[in-house]
Amino acid sequence: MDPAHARLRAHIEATHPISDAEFDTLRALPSLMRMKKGEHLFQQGDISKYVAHVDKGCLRYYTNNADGLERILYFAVEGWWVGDLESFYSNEPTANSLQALEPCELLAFNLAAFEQAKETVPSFRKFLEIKWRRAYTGNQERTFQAMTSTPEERYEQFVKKYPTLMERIPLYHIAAYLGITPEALSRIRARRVGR
Amino acid sequence: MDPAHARLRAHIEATHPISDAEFDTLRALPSLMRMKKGEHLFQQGDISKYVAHVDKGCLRYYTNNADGLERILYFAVEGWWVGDLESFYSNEPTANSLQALEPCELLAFNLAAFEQAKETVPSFRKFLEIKWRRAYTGNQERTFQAMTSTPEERYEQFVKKYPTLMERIPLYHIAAYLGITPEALSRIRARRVGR
DNA sequence: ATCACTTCTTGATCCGGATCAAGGAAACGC
DNA sequence: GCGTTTCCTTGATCCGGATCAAGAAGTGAT
Repeated sequence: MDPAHARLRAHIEATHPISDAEFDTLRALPSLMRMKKGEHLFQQGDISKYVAHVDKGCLRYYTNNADGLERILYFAVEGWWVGDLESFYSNEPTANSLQALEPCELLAFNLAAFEQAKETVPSFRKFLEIKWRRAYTGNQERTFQAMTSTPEERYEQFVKKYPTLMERIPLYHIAAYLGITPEALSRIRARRVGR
Repeated sequence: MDPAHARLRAHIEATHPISDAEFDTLRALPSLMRMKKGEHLFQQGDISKYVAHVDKGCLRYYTNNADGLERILYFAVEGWWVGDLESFYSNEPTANSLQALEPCELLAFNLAAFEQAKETVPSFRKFLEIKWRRAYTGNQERTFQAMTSTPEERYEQFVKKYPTLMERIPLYHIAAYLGITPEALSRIRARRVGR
């Protein structure tokens, strides 16, 4: 079996079991998509045509506000799902952008394939329901964290939660994720060394 | 028809059409639940046993962090859905609390009723999918807003978006929603008067 | 009407992030 | 190797929110 599909299956099974027959139906539906470093799957104003499973690489999902200020909503690495569901289903332009921070390989579903997958593979549908719920809860936690903790605490938690990302992602992107300027992050790190 | 059910139907149809027959199946499933002011539907550590449609009243959905600091994730008024989906489905204790800020009337689904509704009423299932997507997107926007805008801007946007809530909800709850102290909100409002 | 409690405001001080500016370090091109 | 660009750090100043404290205004109970 193609290793990308094998990893997709392992990823699904980590959440919800799927039979051989079901996975055989599923595997034909997404297509392998390669992205170069810096490339966008979609940008502010585009319609997000795909929902994709990240097989290799690392991406950032971000927005700019009216003043051009940029904030990163999440980083996606191996095993994450990416896409703008709202735009994907409504066919309306998205306010968000998705950019590869490294060369990436994705298993990408277009709308027809994704709907077919949900209809013909019940375990996949169930899997997605669980995933969405968790994503929703995770997002709530992030909102809460943004409101309650100091940038320093957020940095500590980020390091603890995603130690490997620290080595893959430039600090100014991490600052944009934490909601502060690169200068502020630099000072936080400097303060920390003493301890 | 009972006016609470009529409003539920109107609310669903605002998003997705539902036939008479389908709504007849649906209407029997939730039960009317009354809450007094200050009462909780669930609290941190409880399991959220219901997902409910707010027919009357106003509630707040909030969390406390380790230091006891409280932040409100959303206010729910007539037409909103409330509940902690993660806890509702996983049967795990929730980290969040849901409290009535006024006497409330809810149409509440327990897990069995909710699953039955989704299985037997396809339009309802479709309706919920759309709702969840919007809720997810709305939550992302809130996270982004929390990270990019100043408390003063957030206050302005809140007033513009929820003008009626300003009259129903004490300011210290609005401060908790905006992520600031009541003192800071008071000063923001004082600054604003001049303009 | 009075008392208690809740809610909101104001004052003073402290602290940390934003901003503007500049310099150092590392990566990458040719 | 050299030079350029990218990335990170450091400095100085400003500003606004947090905190502690006190008081005012509004609300409800008896």
